[in-house]
Amino acid sequence: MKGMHALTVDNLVFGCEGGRLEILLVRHGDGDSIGQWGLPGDWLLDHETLSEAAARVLLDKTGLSDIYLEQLKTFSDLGRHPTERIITTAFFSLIAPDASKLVVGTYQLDVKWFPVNEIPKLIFDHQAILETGIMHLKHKVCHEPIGFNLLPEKFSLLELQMLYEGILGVSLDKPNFRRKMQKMNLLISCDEKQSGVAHRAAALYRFDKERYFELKQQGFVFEV
Amino acid sequence: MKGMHALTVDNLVFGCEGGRLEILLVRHGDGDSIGQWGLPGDWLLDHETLSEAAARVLLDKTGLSDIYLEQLKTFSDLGRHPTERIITTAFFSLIAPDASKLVVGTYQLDVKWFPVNEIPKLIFDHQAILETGIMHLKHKVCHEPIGFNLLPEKFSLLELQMLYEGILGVSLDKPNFRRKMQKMNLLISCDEKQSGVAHRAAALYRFDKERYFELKQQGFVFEV
DNA sequence: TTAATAATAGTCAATATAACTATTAGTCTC
DNA sequence: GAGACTAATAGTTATATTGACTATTATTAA
Repeated sequence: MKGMHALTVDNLVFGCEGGRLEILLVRHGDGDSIGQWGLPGDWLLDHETLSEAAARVLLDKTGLSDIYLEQLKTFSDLGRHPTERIITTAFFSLIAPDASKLVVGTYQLDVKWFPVNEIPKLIFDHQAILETGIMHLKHKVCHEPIGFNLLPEKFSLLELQMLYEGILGVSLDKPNFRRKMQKMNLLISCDEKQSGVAHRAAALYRFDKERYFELKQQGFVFEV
Repeated sequence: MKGMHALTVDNLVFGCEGGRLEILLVRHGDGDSIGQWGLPGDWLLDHETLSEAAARVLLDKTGLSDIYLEQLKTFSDLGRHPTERIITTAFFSLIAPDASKLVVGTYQLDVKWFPVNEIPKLIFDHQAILETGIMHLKHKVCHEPIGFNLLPEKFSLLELQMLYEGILGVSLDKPNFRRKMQKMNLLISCDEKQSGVAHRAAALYRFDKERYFELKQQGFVFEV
């Protein structure tokens, strides 16, 4: 039949540790690429959509479930795979440290977080896919409050600021940043303070998702 | 072999006429969908990337060439095609009225522009693809100066404003809009006026692409 | 000559931003 | 317990931007 092609999905799962952006990688335990690191991915099956495949593959390879996966882009360069013509659709997600209970899947040697600037050599064109993902993240993080997905449920304003500084590679003015965030009315105070820190404890906040959707409907746009 | 799927590409080509957003559709001249309207699309071939396929298909079906096509999304719902499991990657582009010399392709009955709110019934899930495209356009047009792609080489500030009003479905204040646009330094005056209008002729401008890339590198972001 | 249409110029208060300084509340060290 | 240290939090100012306007000008059609 006409137009038949080999299709896979690959997942970019971003996390954050101490203000550093991280990406989840797996080490292959079989096939030609045994021992090498790459994005968690696999074949698309006949009976599933790309989104379903991405979720299934992520669970199988890393143990993560119930994660919002957004389709990023489909990669189809002729040379992207060394021996075959394989097309892959990349998915994109941001998760909080809370949610990251990893399980090494069958046929996998390892699953690990890597800071995005300390990445091992990756299989195929996964480096290029990762770079596309980081670009997309940088762009998106300015216009939508997705940064909150990378933070734990409760966070301080400085943690939020450091996250933005880390992703965007800029430094921001502390008083101005807090004022801006607080004026948006998207933060709920937890009436709780940090503990175990060697300085004055910061107030903790939660992100108010409902309020965001409300405001968004009224035409509000989140900015930086 | 594992993971084999039927793959196509479909193109969303947006244009603009008198402030109204339009989309380019073709009427199929063969196959099951003969006589019906749909997006210009076809099979992905073995030796080409998705982008290459999109450009080839667009030329074959509509006669348009040298058009920047951006990948939008890959659609893989199981029921999107009535009889087979076909996955399609949609591409997205904006063209100026200047460039629109249409040629009806072989196997095609017709090629025509339709205002986006007067669309005939479309084959498969092309209506959903179009809606995704329009959403994407609305979002993108606010953050990047892509609106200029829909205008002729030389345009007046009111034409630009009406384009934005049409796409976004809002009305904007004329003096404020012109001031904003002019302050960005992205418009080159053509030192030329409209002709044949039944009122005071407006100054004509061109979009300064080089300047935009310059400013962008310095961290400038285009807004509304 | 006048009405109509749209271009263009200008005003002004309210708000937002950037670049700061100052003060406060806690730990850690000696 | 005093002082150093770290970061939280509060406040200040000049400047730029925005939104909602009014006013004036150029052109053509009736």
